[in-house]
Amino acid sequence: MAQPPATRPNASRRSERSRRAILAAALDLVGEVGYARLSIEGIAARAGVGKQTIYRWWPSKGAVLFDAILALSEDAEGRPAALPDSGDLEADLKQVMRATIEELSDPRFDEPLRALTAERMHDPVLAADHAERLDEPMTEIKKERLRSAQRAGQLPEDLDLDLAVELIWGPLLNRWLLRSGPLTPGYADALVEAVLRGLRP
Amino acid sequence: MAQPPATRPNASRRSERSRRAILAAALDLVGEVGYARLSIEGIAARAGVGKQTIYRWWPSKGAVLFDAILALSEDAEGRPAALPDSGDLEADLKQVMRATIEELSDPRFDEPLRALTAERMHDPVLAADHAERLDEPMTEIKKERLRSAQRAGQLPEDLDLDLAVELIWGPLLNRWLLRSGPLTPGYADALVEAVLRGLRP
Amino acid sequence: MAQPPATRPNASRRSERSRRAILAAALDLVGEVGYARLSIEGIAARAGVGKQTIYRWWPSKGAVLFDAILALSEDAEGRPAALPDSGDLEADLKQVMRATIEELSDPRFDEPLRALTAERMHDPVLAADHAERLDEPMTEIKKERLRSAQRAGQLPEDLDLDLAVELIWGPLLNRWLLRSGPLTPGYADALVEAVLRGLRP
Amino acid sequence: MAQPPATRPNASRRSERSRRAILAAALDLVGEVGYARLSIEGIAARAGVGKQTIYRWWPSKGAVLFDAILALSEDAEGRPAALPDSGDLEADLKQVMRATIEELSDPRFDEPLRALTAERMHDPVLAADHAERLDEPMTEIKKERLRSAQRAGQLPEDLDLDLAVELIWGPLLNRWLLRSGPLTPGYADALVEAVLRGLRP
DNA sequence: GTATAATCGAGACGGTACGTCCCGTCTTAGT
DNA sequence: ACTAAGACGGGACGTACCGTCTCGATTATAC
Repeated sequence: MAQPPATRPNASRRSERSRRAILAAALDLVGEVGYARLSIEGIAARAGVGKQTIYRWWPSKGAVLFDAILALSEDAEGRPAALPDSGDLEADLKQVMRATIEELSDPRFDEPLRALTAERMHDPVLAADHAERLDEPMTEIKKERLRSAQRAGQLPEDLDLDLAVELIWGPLLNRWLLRSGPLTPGYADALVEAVLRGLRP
Repeated sequence: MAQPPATRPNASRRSERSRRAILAAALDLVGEVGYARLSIEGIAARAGVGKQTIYRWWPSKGAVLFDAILALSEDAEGRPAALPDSGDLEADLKQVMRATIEELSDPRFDEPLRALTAERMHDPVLAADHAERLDEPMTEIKKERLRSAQRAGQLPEDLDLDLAVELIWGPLLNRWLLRSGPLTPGYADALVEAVLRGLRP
Repeated sequence: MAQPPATRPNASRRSERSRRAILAAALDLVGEVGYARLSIEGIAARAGVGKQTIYRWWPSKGAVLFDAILALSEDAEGRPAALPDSGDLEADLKQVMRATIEELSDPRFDEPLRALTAERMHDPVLAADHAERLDEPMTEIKKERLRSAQRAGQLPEDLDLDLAVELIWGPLLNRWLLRSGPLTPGYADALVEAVLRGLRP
Repeated sequence: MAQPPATRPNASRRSERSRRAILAAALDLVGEVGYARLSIEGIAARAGVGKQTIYRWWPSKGAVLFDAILALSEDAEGRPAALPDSGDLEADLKQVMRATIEELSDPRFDEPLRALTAERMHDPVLAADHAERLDEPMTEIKKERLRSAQRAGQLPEDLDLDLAVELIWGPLLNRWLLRSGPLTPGYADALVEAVLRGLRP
């Protein structure tokens, strides 16, 4: 719940202390017992908070966890506003993909991210929220790097950037979600190479 | 869900009547209330069956639903053992992709498939079962078509077929699962064209 | 409920407006939902008042209701300082009993009085308060009428007046509280006759 | 819930073990924390029983407690089917009243009985249940003793027995419930004497 | 006439209990 | 042997209130 006015009914009297405790408890617990056995009751107890305080500000455990993850990534990094741009698109993408793979292999991210992604598949409201607050900024960052490559003549001017982003990251996400294969640096490289071969002018 | 439902030799005393009623009830209910609020208790009541009869034969509601979907797709089609092979890989793939999109847009398939996919993301046991009984046969069928294209010289001999399958179907699955864009015939065509451009020798 | 509401000298800053609204809301609500589901939260909301304003001046919902009933009976009558005294004790008592029965049948009094009486059965503090502010004045009034009868030679000089009051009003109260029989004018008469037969010299 | 078919939906599969544990826990707890802080949740926990098992068989904590008290008095005595009958009505009644006073002074009975009586004042359903299962048998026993006195010529033939019972026991119950005076053997005697004086032919 | 402090409405907070839904196990009767 | 039925101990749900606790925003004396 980073952006104040969007989701908070009346942020004025809200207890920052409780908010932090809830997000922390949610992350802790999802790591300990998994998403399926994560419960609002449990989060409240761990956070030393009344259940109502959670229900007042979040509609579901999925929403709590989403905010927790968002807060986590905001704390961890300082919002990396852009992908690396060394001039060499292929090298840059490989680097990014390898980093993504590493992140997805970190159990601190894997469990909660996986849970969140499962949740949004069912719940269109949650899905819209995630799309707006997570996917769109990320996609924009990726498209920005591709635009830079277009300017450098490494990609055709008329390329459908949304499609391109999907071509690059879609297979990776799929392999991660469905565990349909190992996530190795070699896979990252092979994927980038194969896709770029098709995209280049 | 233990035995492949086609031949169940030693399930001597098992009531076929109840089995069908359970699978039908599961499909009905998942369509009515969604996967999250689907319950074994509810399935039993709808099927006019004791709860124990479900627990005796399936380990979880996910397993019931999986069998239900398997039975559904078996009834619907007659197991298409191969992808179309007209000699024109691009045309064939476009046709298959368009058909897939149509299937995924059918609410009779959408909800339960989505639920199933979400479930397997958490549960590695379920995931392995799905991989074995659903993904592997499907992937083999797809790879077979690509092999045929290799023989026809439309794809390089040393192509990594598993990667190729992921490149083609991964983005589509992703768009469907995450609702990150509309599933249109045009999208199918653009996807196939872009990927094949990269794969061709 | 601290100060007798008639004279409240030092409640300097207290809002008379809120006090009235609270008592009125309490009476309204107890009539609508009954005592068990009456809540301070509900009274505050109905009265358009902060919860704290209630907690500041009353210790419990029972105390609020007690004041509300007291205020009600003060408004309704002008404090009848004495029972009727026509010289005929039996006739006077019958009249009073019939009036009491009528009052107890009025739903405006029945529910809240019943609630109050139930409450004081548990809570000795409340009970003492009620005894002091409600019962003792009433009992004194009743005993006064009996004393007059003693002076007129209709009752023995050495009669235990407290016991006599209990003998007359006890059965009536019991029948009302426990609903152990219908409250009719005939019952009032029979009761008075039977008791007086035993009390007379 | 002593009488099987009256209150049990389907007594066949009911766990006698749980039933006993629940009634015992209810009595224990009401003694420890009082009726107001007695909770179904608490009873269930103390009895080592699921809450649903209580809700399945009783509609409210008041109903549980009523059964608990009924069971208690059934265990304690062997159903005293009649009041003592020595031929001397006054002596017999004094003895009974003194015994009643003693029982009402026993905290093992006082708290729960008081709570129950308060509860039935609000809840007409509970009230009817109590009237049927507790009051009516008791009243019948009392009336039987009075009928015997009628036969012995100690009471008039045309006496309204229901009224007589109320005259004798009503004041006592009232004094107990409202704590409007001390419950002493002397009070019992005075009460019986005064009432009988009025009832005798 | 202004300052100033008690009181006000509003409502968030940590809690307890509610009554309900299901879980997965179990027992009973019926076929 | 398997079934329909459903009671059982248990966990969590989402809601209602509890009594306490800030928040500004009035008021209504006492300066």
